[in-house]
Amino acid sequence: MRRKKESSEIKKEIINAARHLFLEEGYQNVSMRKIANKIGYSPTAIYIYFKNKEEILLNLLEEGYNLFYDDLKLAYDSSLNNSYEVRLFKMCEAYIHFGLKQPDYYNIIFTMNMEMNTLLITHSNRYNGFLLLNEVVKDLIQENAFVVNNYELEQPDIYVSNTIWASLHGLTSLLIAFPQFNWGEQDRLIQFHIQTIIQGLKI
Amino acid sequence: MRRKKESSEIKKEIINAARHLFLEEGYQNVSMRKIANKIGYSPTAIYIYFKNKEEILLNLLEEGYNLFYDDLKLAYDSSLNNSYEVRLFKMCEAYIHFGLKQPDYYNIIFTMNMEMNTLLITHSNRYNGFLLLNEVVKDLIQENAFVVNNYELEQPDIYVSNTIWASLHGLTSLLIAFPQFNWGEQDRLIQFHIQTIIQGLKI
DNA sequence: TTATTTAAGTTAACAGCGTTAACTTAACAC
DNA sequence: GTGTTAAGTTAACGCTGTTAACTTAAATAA
Repeated sequence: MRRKKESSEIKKEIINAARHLFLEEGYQNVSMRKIANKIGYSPTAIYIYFKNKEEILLNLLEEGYNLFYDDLKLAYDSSLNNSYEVRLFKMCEAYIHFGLKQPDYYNIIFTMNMEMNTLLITHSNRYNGFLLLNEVVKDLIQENAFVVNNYELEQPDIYVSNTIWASLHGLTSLLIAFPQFNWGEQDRLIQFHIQTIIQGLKI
Repeated sequence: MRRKKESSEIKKEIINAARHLFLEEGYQNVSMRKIANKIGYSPTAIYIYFKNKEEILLNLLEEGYNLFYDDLKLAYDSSLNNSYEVRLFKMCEAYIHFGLKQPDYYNIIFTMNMEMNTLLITHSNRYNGFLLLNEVVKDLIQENAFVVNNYELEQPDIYVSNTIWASLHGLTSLLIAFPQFNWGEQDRLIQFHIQTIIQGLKI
């Protein structure tokens, strides 16, 4: 029995159902049958619209990228009147808070390692939160706020933004994975952490 | 047909087979049937020695902890004649290198989040690499190398060691998960990263 | 209008999974 | 020799992702 809905509409239905289930129960614990049941189709119908289960996840991955970008862009825009350093600080805060607010999206993007993910991070140049971070880093290097010359690096901005990214990812992923751990006061730790990185780059 | 082997010996056989398979193909891609096949038993025989698949992983988790501790202890001991700061640097290096040398063990410990894992990290006080890192941090705070007083924190050592751990974990896990990414020159990045954190804590 | 093609969705099935229950068999104690 | 216990087996349950074969309804062509 063919439905009257458009193909793209059903695709959306599938993604919506999958998002709810994935974010609620985790990717591994959601079966195609569960998704199909939620939208009132047979399990195999999904394969008309998606190659396999991972391709559904890939759509959510892109969604996650956009949400991530939105949060970083907001921090970027709302600090147009501030110094580059304050802007960087606010973007770092936005990064960590995104992870804490959307832990499942965060895990999809940064801790579930799929083959295509690297490509997306590296090459997708629209709506890329990384490039936004990178811009601020370049600004800071250009005005000599970060003294990276001592290291005689060929592309210092790469090392700076990678070290920032790594530090942010470290704290974010650990706060998500081990919430029970003795982190001290979480907000203070986040402030301390970001302050430490930026200070370390300044000298 | 009962075997003449001791119960503990078969347990070891299972763990050995599981380790090889897990580290080669990843936990999710190894089935009980594969493990059983490798040691020449029926799949259900494993359940005599282990409650379930996760309990086998838990044994490897402990193995991983010990290997991790060994590497950090070695860095600690081999820097007895150096300053605390150099010691911290070498231990940070040892941390990251452990992750790169044993990515699967590293993932079992720090990125596969199991419920029991947090408990292990926090409470097991023997052979705990964290406590070793924490000691050096305390030494550095005590000799005022780290100026943490500005922050008016109740337990500054917790914030310092957590920020160090988070930064190290961030770089390590990202290098493992996205080897294709444009990291620059990996060894230089590692040096730069550690230097940045330590410098950031000093001021 | 009728016939044919095409797309959408179904059912049945495959091969695999972790795990349990029921059964067999070998080793040991009395 | 008998009874007991532990070690290991086979069969099976209820899942999983995915494929192949089939149905059915809509769109198109004659």
